[in-house]
Amino acid sequence: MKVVEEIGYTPNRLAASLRQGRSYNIAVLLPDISNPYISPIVRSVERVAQLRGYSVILKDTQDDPELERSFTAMVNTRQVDGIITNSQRIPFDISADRPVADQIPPIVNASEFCDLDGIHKVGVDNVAIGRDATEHLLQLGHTRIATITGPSSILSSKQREQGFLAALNEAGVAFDERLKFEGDYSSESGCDGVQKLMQLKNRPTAIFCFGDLVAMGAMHALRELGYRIPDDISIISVDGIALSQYCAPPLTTVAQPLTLIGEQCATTLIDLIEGRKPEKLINILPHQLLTRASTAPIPGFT
Amino acid sequence: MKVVEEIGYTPNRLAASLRQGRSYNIAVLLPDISNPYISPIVRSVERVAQLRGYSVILKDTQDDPELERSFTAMVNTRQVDGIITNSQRIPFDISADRPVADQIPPIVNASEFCDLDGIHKVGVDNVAIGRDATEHLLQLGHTRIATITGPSSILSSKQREQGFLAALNEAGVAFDERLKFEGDYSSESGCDGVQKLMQLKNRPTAIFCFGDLVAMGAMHALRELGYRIPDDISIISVDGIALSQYCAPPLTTVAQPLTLIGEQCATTLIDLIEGRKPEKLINILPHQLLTRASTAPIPGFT
DNA sequence: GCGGCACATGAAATCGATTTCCAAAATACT
DNA sequence: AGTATTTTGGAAATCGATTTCATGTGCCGC
Repeated sequence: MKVVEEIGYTPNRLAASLRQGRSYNIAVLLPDISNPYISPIVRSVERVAQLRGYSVILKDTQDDPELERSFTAMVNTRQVDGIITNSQRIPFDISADRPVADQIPPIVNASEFCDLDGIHKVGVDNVAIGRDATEHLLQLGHTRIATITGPSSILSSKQREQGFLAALNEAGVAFDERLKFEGDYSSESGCDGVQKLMQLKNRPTAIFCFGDLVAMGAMHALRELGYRIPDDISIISVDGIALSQYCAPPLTTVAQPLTLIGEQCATTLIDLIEGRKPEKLINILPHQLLTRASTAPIPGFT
Repeated sequence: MKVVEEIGYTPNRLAASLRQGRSYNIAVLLPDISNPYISPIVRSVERVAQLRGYSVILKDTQDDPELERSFTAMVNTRQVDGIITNSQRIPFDISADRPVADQIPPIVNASEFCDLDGIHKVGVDNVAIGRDATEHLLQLGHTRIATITGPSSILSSKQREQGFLAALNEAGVAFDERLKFEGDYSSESGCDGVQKLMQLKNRPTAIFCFGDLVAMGAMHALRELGYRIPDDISIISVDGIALSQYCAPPLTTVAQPLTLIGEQCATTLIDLIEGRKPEKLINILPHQLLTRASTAPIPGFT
């Protein structure tokens, strides 16, 4: 060890990786790093990975299937041992006659799910989230509830909508198709949605935004148009990003357990890599309604 | 190539890296991924790296010097070819009698600088930012301007403060020490700062927050206390994160060219790695004052 | 027709840690 | 004491692409 110190020897991890056939890297594939809801997930993935001796390679796919596919190839080239992906596409060709597990490398679907069975998934119950948010509004007396959804191609958005409709249905409230605006989870789509929705003759008394960013854009547009929140209109959303409590007014939102999702993803993936069988194939974590000031009873509601 | 297709051969990048002594990975060291101002930087680093054949390994240092040092060791172990760091600490022992460049691996200081010469740096002129923000407020007639700064140990904060004081000085305005609150760039510190500052007998008419997150916390606290922005008090800050335009009111802020910073960092680092000499040792990029609705002239100001 | 040169081909060495292998030494057991 | 088992030590093979080296082939010019 004295000599090691003297000549400043450090082991070459690449050589070790080559011999062992393991890179001790995991890739995290994200359509967009900029969405603040992803930061706590990445942060906790990083923390757990670090703890278990792995490094995290971050890949911004810009939601481009081509890029996704090229990143996935990093498993074959041995640059990474496994993948956490926040996309609903799994860029592998799966044939139905063999078990899925044999056809793919270690992979975990985070928060945003693909529709393939046999893939490990960690996330929330988006149907329940849609239902809970809607029930909160219904309890406050709202019946004209608009939605600003995510892209209709995205499962999480479809499921939240499903929960929304189920809750309306159970309450015996009919849904007006004109109160739906399809956005893309961005703040801009929140703005656009509000502009469209508030032109209606029969305006909504509440808007259910499918993401906190959307809600922030929506609230901005509402303020511009001179509406008061929550006096004139209530806003509820999903995600529970840190900044949601600093909105004006602080945002009522169904929070996802982001840190927990990250932890579970990393744990599951590394278990898979190391040949341990993860406890669950599908790991649904609890969400939580954070009731803040952006929702209120409709005027005259007892 | 037909055989390659048939047996599904993919080259093992690890083997290539071992032989070539290059991993084609670069590390990005960040004290906290969660700060939204860092996302566009990371995103563009990733994009440029991708374009030039490199992958980005993300490391959340949690501002812990110990972790930083261990991550830096990844250069020695050949896991990464170079480092972009957002910290003001450079975890290398530098002796003064040899050129710095010979003692460190390829490294680029992003946005947050260390005080060591000879390190490549990409960022903004924080003194000028402090000055510009202050002059904007002065032009609106404000003279009782409070600051909610970053940690006093952080260079960017010190420099913004320096610019602030210089601008006040040039305008012949004396600075009241009680109007300074030392925060830590977090939203919480914005809240705390406002609570403290608004207890003063002689309250400020404007607050200069040293980050957008800080401003969002500060505006939240001000609203809670019943102040109107910008009627009762003006708020200005620094960063120019995407969400700043959706604040209530939209935030006047001195925007950093975040995407550009990321691009330049990646370009400079990869040039260093590949033996090309980067154009500049210190690369200062232009900032821009975004005048929005959170600042207004003091009442009765012409 | 033959030396000289560029180019192509294939075998062998290389990167550096891990793993395997074999022989030698140390310990255990009857 | 003698065999069986474990431990130890060091040499050699291994991972797979890159690089080097040594041939062999083809083409040019004199």
